[in-house]
Amino acid sequence: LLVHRRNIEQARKKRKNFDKDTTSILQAYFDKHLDHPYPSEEHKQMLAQQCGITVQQVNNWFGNQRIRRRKQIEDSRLQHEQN
Amino acid sequence: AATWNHTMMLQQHPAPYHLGQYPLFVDLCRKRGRQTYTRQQTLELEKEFHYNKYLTRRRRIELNRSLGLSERQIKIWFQNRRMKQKKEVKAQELEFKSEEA
DNA sequence: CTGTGATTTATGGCG
DNA sequence: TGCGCCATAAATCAC
Repeated sequence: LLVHRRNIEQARKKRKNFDKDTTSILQAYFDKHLDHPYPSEEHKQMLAQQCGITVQQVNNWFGNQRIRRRKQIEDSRLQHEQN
Repeated sequence: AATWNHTMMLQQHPAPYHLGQYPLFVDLCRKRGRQTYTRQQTLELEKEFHYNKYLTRRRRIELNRSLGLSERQIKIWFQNRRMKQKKEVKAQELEFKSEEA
């Protein structure tokens, strides 16, 4: 797509997964706040600094994580379903 | 205490709604799908955005007729596009900061 | 292929 | 009274 061309031409960076430490920090925060995994702006900045990533990347990670965990729970629930 | 996932399962509502409590069962419609726009549609919208970042009602109607998108979709596209531009600017600023090293 | 970080459509609240 | 901003959802992209 167009987006791709743009990325290749402008950024030239491959998409990389976060390292283990970064993921650990983010997951620890997420699990600690399972009741409400929506970090405040201050906490987002703190996490970004700790992880060595941008605030936008923190946003992406939490957004993906919320949806994907939710799906995980739904799926495991559907598997358990018997009528 | 209801966990986030319990809340999700029971109320279908994870609630980004800052400011306290969210009503039950509000978010059921958030199961919506998402249309992916064609290359041509995106191209035209992008072209129009380059011309001006904000739409007049007249322009919106014209785009509505030329692309097969509703006025609402076009309005939302421009809102999202402005947000995207804002993010890009922010990212550029961060790059300048890291150049000081 | 799957997994995962990023991007694209779409909502609702609030100013 | 509607419009834009904003955070976010959910789907989709792309490596």
